[in-house]
Order: sequence, then structure tokens, then C-alpha cells
Amino acid sequence: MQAPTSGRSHSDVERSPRPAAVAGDGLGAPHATVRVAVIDDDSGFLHVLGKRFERLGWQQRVLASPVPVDDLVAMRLGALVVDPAILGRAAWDYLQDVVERMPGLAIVVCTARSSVAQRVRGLRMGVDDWLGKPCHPEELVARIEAVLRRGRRADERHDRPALVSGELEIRGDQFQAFVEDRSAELTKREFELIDLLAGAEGRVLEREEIYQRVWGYAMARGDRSVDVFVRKLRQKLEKASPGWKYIHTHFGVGYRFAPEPVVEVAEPNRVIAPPTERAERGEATVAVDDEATARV
Amino acid sequence: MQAPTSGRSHSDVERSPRPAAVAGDGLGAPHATVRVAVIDDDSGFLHVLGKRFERLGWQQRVLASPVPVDDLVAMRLGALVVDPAILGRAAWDYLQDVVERMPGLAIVVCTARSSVAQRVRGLRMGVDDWLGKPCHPEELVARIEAVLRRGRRADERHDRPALVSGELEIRGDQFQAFVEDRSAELTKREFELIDLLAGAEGRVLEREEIYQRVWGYAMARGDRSVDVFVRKLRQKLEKASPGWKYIHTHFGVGYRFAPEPVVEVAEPNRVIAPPTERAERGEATVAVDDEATARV
DNA sequence: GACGAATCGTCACAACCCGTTCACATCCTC
DNA sequence: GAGGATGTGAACGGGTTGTGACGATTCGTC
Repeated sequence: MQAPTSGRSHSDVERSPRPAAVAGDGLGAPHATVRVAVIDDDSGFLHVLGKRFERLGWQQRVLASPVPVDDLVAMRLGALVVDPAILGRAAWDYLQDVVERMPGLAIVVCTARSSVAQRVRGLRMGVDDWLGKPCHPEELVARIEAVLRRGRRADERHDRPALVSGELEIRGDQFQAFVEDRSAELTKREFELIDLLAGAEGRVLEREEIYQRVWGYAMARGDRSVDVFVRKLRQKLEKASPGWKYIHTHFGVGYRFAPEPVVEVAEPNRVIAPPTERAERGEATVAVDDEATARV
Repeated sequence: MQAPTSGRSHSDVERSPRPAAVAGDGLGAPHATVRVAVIDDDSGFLHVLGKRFERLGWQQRVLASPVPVDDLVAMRLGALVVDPAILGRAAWDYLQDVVERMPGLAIVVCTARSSVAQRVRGLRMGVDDWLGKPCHPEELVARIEAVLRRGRRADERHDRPALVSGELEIRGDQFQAFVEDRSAELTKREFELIDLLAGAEGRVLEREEIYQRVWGYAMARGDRSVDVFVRKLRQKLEKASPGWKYIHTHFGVGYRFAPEPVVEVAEPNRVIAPPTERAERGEATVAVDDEATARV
């Protein structure tokens, strides 16, 4: 329906070489991935937004009708776009509920017709941004990003503690990955990488895509950075969680995140030995009797 | 660097004595007052806004013409409202400059006539909100508050009733931190800093956020104050509680508070000694195998 | 108002970290 | 087996952080 007013406009926005990750900018790189839900009934709008999100690699959920807040909570969202119009009378209560139960969530209201008083009430209540309905998807995305950017620090919090895959728990607010009581400290890049991979669990991501999303700009030909970081991650994860393999290589394509117990094929007399073992690692140390056996 | 080309410029902003973060208030409701500057040439708009801010008790500075970014930095602002129209050609560069040099500052653009492309560009660049010119002061204020709220929201929950982390006890009412019964004799800034960090135990806080919340205004790029105070704190804590490490550095990101026994790597023979049991602080002792957390 | 102590912020330099790149070994596919 | 892709270890270098010292400012006291 509405192509960006000027095709050029966003292309140059997109590609802007990103101010060289200024020192101060901290977490610099863009969200590896954003989990966003849209509650709206305008199918055209939803369609355009959907495509936009997809292009950004955001995980999205489109909801043509209101869902219980419980369900929203369960979705572990990073952002929510909502048109209170379809919420009817209960709109304010609903918003209030969302605000209270999902601290840190980026909430953007997008609706036709609204008075100053309503906007003020909404913003005061905890809505992060409020815009009029015929709104450009590009601008909506930019506003969501602005909100996330600002709240990035605060948002991860305990509620959306982390991404849990298999026995691995990744906590963004701590820059650490946990397995039982062991932890691996990750550097900024390592964390961004594992966050991206784990967020796309089971899916093969190509190097170019990984690079683009983690580094924020296009990968140069022959650049091996991704490989190197994958190796670093593997080392740390292996150390923290022996007996498990998390990152799989797909020759000629890229990498795929999927926790799987390592199978010993070497000695035929060895029964399939899931994680439990990990004895050989030498430094037994604190017996972390991990019950991971369950697997397989 | 932040000294001032123009002595007078920030006079009225500077002076107000900063409601003395009442002792009790710890960091609970930090900086109820906001230091805000408005760069605009619409006298009517300025007047209305001025009255509004005044009523809120915000310290304000009205600038009818653009001032050097240096001066803005010197004003130690929490929020900035600006109409790029009066910046002329240099508008984008000016904004870029502001964004880069004052991380954490809440920037709201308020201008007549702007295209989607411009808004997107601005928001991507770091502007927090962008609204059209005939704008209601009440809404503007609500939006500024929304932006600030977002940057702060983190853990308003710790109210100050003496926070105990590991073996460290922080008593807000006394403005002191204790280990066992020895006081660490902290200065005000030091106390505010440790209070903030400990209140967010386990989480990595970025420098900008720390600065914003402890100092109360945006951090200037390149400011090392946080590092210096972290060092002072480490010295005092180390002295009061040898063998323990409280503040961890996350390269390129910020700091994380988490009490941990210091590890003696020399001897491979270790005993686990989590923060609970505290041995005599005298000895090097606590040879803990920390394996966990140790950078795996 | 002058003096002194304490606190705060800045600076310069040293130490270190981490992202990058390289060289080489190993693996995969054809 | 050839040739390219990926794994692995090490080294480099720029940028970040640690550290000590020095002014600036504030505050209390005389």
C-alpha cells in the first residue's frame, strides 16, 4: 500500500554505516532480534508491518484480536504495538495490566483519533510512545527501536530473564550464560552472537546474516570473524556444559543452534552416554551432578 | 573540557541546589527534579512551557538561539527539547553532536513540518521522541517523562531499608556501608554509587545509566568519573572486606555488582566457600575453586 | 572573610582486554 | 585426491579501563 515516500530515504537510513560504534554507545549493536507482537485489526497495516519486521529479522506475532495478558506475558515480548480501539471499553484496564505485568516491555500505541488528554493519560500510565493511525511503518519501527534503545539496560530484568535452551540459560542483563551453577562470562560480541543464534534455535543462519545482524553492517568477503567467535563460544559453552553440543556447522551454509548431547562413537562398548559423564575433563571440581540425563 | 566558555550561560540552571536528595530517599526516587533546556524561538511556546516546567519544579533553561554543544554539556542536563528549524543547515550535525556527547540525555524534537524520512532519521540517530509543532505542553511534558522513566526503570523497588548483599550491608539511613561492623566510611557519591550497584545486584549496568542515575544528568562523552569512583569504592571495600570482590568490570559495557570470594589460583586444592560463610578476613584464605564464574 | 579539610572531577600514563587478522591444520564435498 | 571451507591457535593493535596525582570546588571553622 504505501511504499516509503522515497525509496531512497530508508535505504540510506538502513545502510548508514553506523557511527562507528561510538565508545559510549555501550551495547552498540542493534538488538540481535526483537520479539514483537502487534494487536490490531487493520489487515493492510498488519501486512506491511509484518513484512517490515521480517526484513529486520524480528520475531513477530500478529494478533487480530485482543488476547489475554497472560498470553502476552508468555510470549516473552520485547515490544508491543497495540491499537486500543479494538480493545473497546476495557482498553485502559488492559493497558494498565500490560504495563504492570510486563515491566520493561516497549509499548507503542498506534491508533486513529485520540485526544491530548488520552495521549497524556496513556503516556503517564506507562505507554512508551503514542502515535496516530495512518502511520508509516518505517517510523513505527524507528520509534520502537528508539524506545528499546533507551530502555535496553533496564528491560531485560528478571521477568524476561533470559533465553533458556536445553540446559543453557542466557542472561542478557548479566552477559553470562549459565548451566546449572556454572557460568561462562561472555564478552559483548560473544553474547550478541549467542543471543542471535539461540533466538533462532533450530534454524540455520548464514554467515552473512549473522554478521549483518551482530556486527550491524555487511560482512566483507573472506572475513572469518564469525567463525572465530563461534569457536570462542563453543569453547566457553563446552567448558561450562561438557557433554553438550550447542552450535552445529552446516558446511557451505552457516551455523545452527540446537542443544544436543554429544554421543561417543569412538568406543563401541560405550553405551550412548549423554552428558552425565564429563568426568574426563580432568578438573572434576564441584560435582555438578547434572541430571541432564533426561535427554535422549 | 566541560568548563565553560560562557560563565553566565548556565547560571540559573547551575545554582539550584538540587533538592538535596534527602538522606532517606537514597536513590529511590532519584532526581525528582529534571534539568531541562529548550532551544526554540517561539516565545509563546517558550512561555507556556516555562510555566509548566516551573510548576513541576523542574530546573529549566530557555535558549532562544542555538548554543554551542559545549555549553549544553556544561549545563548538566537531563532533558533537552529542541526545534531543529532554528538550527538551520547544521541541524543534523548539531543533533548528532548532542547525541554523541551526552549519552543518556533525553532528547525530544518539537518542530513544525517534518517528513517521515526526517523523523526516522532523527529517531535512528538517537533522538528519543519527535513531535509536531503545535503541540500541547502537557503532552510534551508527558513524553519527556516517558523517556526519562524508560531510562530509569530498573529497580525502583529497593526502598532503602538497609540492603544486604553478601556480607556487605548498606544502610541508607546512615549513608554508610558496613562489613561486619566496620564502616567503610563512604562519601556521598560513593554511597550513591554502591547503593545503585548493589540494588541491581547481578546485573550489568552501563556507565551512562550509572552516571545518569547517580549524578542526575547526562554523562558527557569521555567522562571517566564513574571509573574513578568505582576504583575508590573498590579500595574501600577491599580494605573493609579483604578477600572479596564486589564490583566486576564488563569490558566495553559497564559494571556489575556481585559479591564473590577472591580466588587463589595457585593451589589446585580448593574448597568451595560461597559468600555465605565468611572466613576470617585475615587470611588470603578462601581458596575457592570458583570454576563457576571464573571465566570459563 | 580567610583558612583548612574533605570531597569531587580531570588528566596523563600504564596495563590490559578483546576484536581482528593471519597462518596453518583439518574437514567436507565433488 | 583436489580445492575450497572450516577449525584452531597465536599475535597484533587500538581502544578501554586501572591507577596515581593534581587542581577545583565545597563546606565547616575560626
